[in-house]
Amino acid sequence: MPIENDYKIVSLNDVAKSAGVSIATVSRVINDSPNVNAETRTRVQQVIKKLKFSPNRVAKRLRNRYASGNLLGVLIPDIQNPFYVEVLRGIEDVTYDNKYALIMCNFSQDEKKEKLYLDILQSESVDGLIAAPTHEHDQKVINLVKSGLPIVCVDRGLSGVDVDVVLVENKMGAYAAVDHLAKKGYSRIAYISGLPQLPSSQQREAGYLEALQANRLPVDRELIKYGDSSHESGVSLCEELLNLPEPADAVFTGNNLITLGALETIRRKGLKVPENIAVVGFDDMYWSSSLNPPLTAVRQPAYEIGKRAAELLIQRISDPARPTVSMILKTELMIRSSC
Amino acid sequence: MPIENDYKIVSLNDVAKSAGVSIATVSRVINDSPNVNAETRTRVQQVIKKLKFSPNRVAKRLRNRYASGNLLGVLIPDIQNPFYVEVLRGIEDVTYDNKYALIMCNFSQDEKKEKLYLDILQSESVDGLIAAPTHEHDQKVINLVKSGLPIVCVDRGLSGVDVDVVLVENKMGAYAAVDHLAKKGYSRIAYISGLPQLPSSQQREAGYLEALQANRLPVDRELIKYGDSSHESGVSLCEELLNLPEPADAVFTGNNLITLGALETIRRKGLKVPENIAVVGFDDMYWSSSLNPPLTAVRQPAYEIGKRAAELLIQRISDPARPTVSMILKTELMIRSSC
DNA sequence: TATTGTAATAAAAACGTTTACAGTTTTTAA
DNA sequence: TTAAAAACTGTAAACGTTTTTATTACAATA
Repeated sequence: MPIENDYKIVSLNDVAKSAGVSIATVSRVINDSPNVNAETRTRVQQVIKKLKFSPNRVAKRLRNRYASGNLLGVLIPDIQNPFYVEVLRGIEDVTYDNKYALIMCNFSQDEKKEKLYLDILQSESVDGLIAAPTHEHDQKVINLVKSGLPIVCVDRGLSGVDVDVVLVENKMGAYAAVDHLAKKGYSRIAYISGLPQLPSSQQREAGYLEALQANRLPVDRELIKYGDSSHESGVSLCEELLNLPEPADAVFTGNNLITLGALETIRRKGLKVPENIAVVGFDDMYWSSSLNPPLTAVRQPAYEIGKRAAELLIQRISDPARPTVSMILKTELMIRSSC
Repeated sequence: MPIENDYKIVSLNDVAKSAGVSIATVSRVINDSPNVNAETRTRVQQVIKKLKFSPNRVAKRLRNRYASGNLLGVLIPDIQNPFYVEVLRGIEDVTYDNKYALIMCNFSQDEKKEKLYLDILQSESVDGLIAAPTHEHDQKVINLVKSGLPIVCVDRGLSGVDVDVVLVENKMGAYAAVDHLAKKGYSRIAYISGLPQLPSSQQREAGYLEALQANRLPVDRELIKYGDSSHESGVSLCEELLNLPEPADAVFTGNNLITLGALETIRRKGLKVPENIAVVGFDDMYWSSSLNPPLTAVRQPAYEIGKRAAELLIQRISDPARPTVSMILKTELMIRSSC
C-alpha cells in the first residue's frame, strides 16, 4: 500500500544540521529575513546549494494558511473551447511572472464536477481563485467569496455578492453582429444560444433582439434555439433551423463551438455560406480566416481577459480590502466572408 | 501582509471535540478504518455532516508523503495545440473517475518554464506525473523518474531510462500521408517539421523520407523546413516554400498548428488548395472538415492517448513494481479535400 | 561595576493530518 | 471464574515549514 520512494527529500532540518545552525536560521535565510549574520547567511546558502534544498510547498502552505502559498486555482467551464484556452494563457503568463503556481480545473460544464473541484481547491488552501461560475447564483462560489477567499470571476458575474469580475460587452457585441447581418439584407436571422442560464447567453440574446428591433425586423421565436454551448448543440440546432418550413437565411451563433457545429451541418447539407445562409459567430479564433468561408465573428479579447483577471486577483491577495471592480472589455466585429 | 480570512476552517480537532472523541477516532471514521464502534461511527459522521468538515488535503499530503495524496500533475508542452487539449481531456476523465485532483502546467515549449513547473510539482508532493518532455534527454524528467516518482510520458519517450510511455506510430502515420500525396501525382512534396529535437518530429521526417523513396521521388533538402512547432512557424515556413524558385506542389505539415499557419499563408497568397498546392496535416481536429478546404489529415487518437496514460499512471502508483510498458497507438489517415 | 540594549541565534509551538503504540473495555474460550 | 484475545479508543509523534518567544553574547551606558 505505501508507495516506496527511495528518494530522500532534503528538508530544513538537513540543511540546519549540515550548516550547524538551527532550522529557524535556515528559514530566515531562505526568506531573506534581516537579522542574520552575513557570514552565517553565506554559509547556509552554500549548504542549501550543495544539498539542492528547496522548501516544501506543502509544509509551507500548511503552516501559513493565511499567508501566501504561491498557489492559485482556476476553474474552467470547458477546456475544449478555444476561448477559455486563450483566457488560460493570459492567466498563466501573469501568474508565471509573479511566481505563482496554478491548479487548473476543467469542469466541462458539469455542476457536480465544479463542486468537487471547488472543494478540492479550497482544501488545497489556494491563495485565490479565478472562476467562471455555472450561473449567476452559483451558491458554491458565492459561499467561497463570502468566506473571504480572494476570487475573480471571468466571463460571468455573480449576483448579490461583491466580487471582482472581468467580462466583455456581450450585448453590444451581439448587437454589432446582428446589425451587420441585417444591414446586409438578411431578414430571417436566427440565434443559437449557449446555456440559457448563463448571463453571457442572456446578454447576447438581448443584443440580438435589440438589433432586430432597430432594423425593424420581426422577432420569430422559432429562430431562437437554446443549447448547452457545445459543438454538438451547434450541429443539431443548426439542423433544426435549416429544416424549418421557412428556414433561416442567416444565423448568429452564441459561441465558438456552436459556430463550428453549425458550419459542419451547413457543409454536410451541401449549402454555401453566405449564399444560402450567412453566419456570424461570437468568439474569434486565430484560425478563423482559414475556415470555409473565412468567418465573420465577434472577437473577444480572450487573452486580455485572462491577463486582467490574474492581475486583479494578485492585487486582491496583497490587498484584500481594496474595493471590487468590474472590468468590461470591448469586443470587435471581425468582418470576413461568411456574411 | 498576512491575508485575513475570517472563515474558520473546521478541522479534525473541532469534530473530535464536538463528538466527544479523540481525533484519532475521527480520522478512522473518515478513512473507513475497521475497528470503530458502529455507534461512535454514526455519531461522528453526524457531527462531520453538521460541521461540514472535509479533511485538509495539504495536511494529509504533508503527513503521508509516501501514501496517496490523490494528486497528480500534468506537464503540457503547449495548451494552444488542440491535440494536447484532447489529451488533457482524456487524462482528466480518468483522474476524475478515480478521485484524483490534477495540477495542470503548461510550459509553452519553454524549457525554463518546464523546469520551474517540475520543481513545483515535486515540491507539491504529487503522487505521479504525466509529462511530454521537451526532448529524449530531458535531464530534469529523467532525474524525476530515477527518484522513483511514478511518471508516464506521452507523445515523446525518454532515452536511457525505463518509463511508461504512450505514443502513436508517427513514422507510419507520416508515411501514409506522404504516400497518399505521391500516389495522387504530386512530386515536389515538402515537409514542415516541428521542433527537430522532438522524437515525434524525427519519426515523422523518417516516414516522409521513406514514402518519397518508396515512390521513387527525389529528396530535395530545400523542401524540408524546420520550425518550432508553432502556428507562426507554419505561416513563415510555408511562405518560404512557396517562394522557392521551383515551389512545392504539396506540403505535409508536422502538426496541428503548423497546418493552420500554412493554410493561412496559402490563403493570403490567393492560392487554392489543392489545385495550386495540396496539403496533408499531421493531427486531426474535430472541425477539420469545416476548414477551407476540408482538411486531409493524419488523425492521432488524442483523447485515447490521455486516457491510456492516466490509466497507466494510476496502475503504477498502486503497483510501483510492475514492469514498464510502451503503448503504441495507431494513426488513421482522414481523407478529405485538401489533397 | 552593574545595568541595559541590541544583534544573533536557538527552542518550541503551531498548522491538520495519520498511525504506531498503549491502554481500556468487552468478548471468547477453557 | 478467569485468562487470553479481540475490539475499541486515546496519546503522542511525525511530516516540513514559519514565527513567537526565549536565550546568549557582547557592547554601550550610567
